[in-house]
Amino acid sequence: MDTAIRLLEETGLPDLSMRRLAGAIGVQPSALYWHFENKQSLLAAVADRIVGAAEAAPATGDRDADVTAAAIGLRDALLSHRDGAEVVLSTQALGLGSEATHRRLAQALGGGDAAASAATVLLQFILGHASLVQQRIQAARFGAYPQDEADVVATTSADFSAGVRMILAGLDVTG
Amino acid sequence: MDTAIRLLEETGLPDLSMRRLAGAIGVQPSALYWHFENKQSLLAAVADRIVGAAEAAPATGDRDADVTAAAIGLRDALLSHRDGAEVVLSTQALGLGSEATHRRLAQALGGGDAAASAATVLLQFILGHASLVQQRIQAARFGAYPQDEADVVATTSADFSAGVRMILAGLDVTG
DNA sequence: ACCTGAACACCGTTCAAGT
DNA sequence: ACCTGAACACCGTTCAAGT
Repeated sequence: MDTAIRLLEETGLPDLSMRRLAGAIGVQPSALYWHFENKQSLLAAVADRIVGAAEAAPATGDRDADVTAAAIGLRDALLSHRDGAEVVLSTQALGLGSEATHRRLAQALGGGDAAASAATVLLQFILGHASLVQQRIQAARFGAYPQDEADVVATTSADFSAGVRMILAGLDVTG
Repeated sequence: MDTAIRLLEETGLPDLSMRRLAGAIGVQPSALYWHFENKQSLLAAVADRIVGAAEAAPATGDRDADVTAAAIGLRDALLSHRDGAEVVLSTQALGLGSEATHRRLAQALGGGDAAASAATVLLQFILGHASLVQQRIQAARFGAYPQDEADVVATTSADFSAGVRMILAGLDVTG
């Protein structure tokens, strides 16, 4: 499991194969199938580790501040592991992995049905955003995108804050 | 190219291999590399076809109505091809494929810098949303998610409208 | 200009058999 | 309970050679 995260960091998701992981552990590929039903459930475990790093923020009572902190925490967690957003997005989409992330956002949003629905919107924006940023960083890294990594992060941070602010403002108007 | 779309429809993205596509055309796999540099650029061409199906909506002058129509048109285009959202998301992220989609959204939003930035947010939400919905539909199709396809679409349509409304409302407050 | 044939270096998953 | 060994049915990409 720690080896899986390390391998993700070193080689990226496309190269995180069952064979390679087995090799890094020093075991036969087939041995992994004793511990995980298939590759997908192994990745779900990896996804839980990644979002687990987003600490539960101390609630300040200021809703906008709490939501913004939670959103930034999640974005940072996703971006701090290579291909983290993609791993979490596909896990989330398949209904695998824990629901702690959605719960945390819904709570910061104040709880209740409207908050749960807003949390879904926010989560989808964050995952879509982070996936795009991350693949773009990857492309930049081997020269396939005409910006360096720092520029990509700088440019997109503004987009991210704008997105979070819009969703919060919209919640007040429509909710 | 049409064969690639047909294959995507029939077998899905994971099974859309260069070998399988070549077989369906009746040609050797290596022949494809005369027409496309690699699999990624082939997929970029597929992505352009998918979003190309989202017709330019007739501008009514009502900004919210135009944006909503454009957003729904894009969502429908993504969802109407199997794995369409994933194909377009990764193409977009790599800076491959055309920028017509972003342009269309920015225009519906009124043009200018603020509109371009809002279009980015909206596009990321739509792609994140559609990816999630689509993978969930796929999961439902082979019983790995406890809802049927119709329920998934119904449930998430409400989330989608809510997201678009929030972003529009937010734009008025922050822009 | 466009395609074949053959090769290179890989995949995920299954399953009998071993300890 | 946990792992090996061997197999099955695949991948993307390259490149000399053919027409």
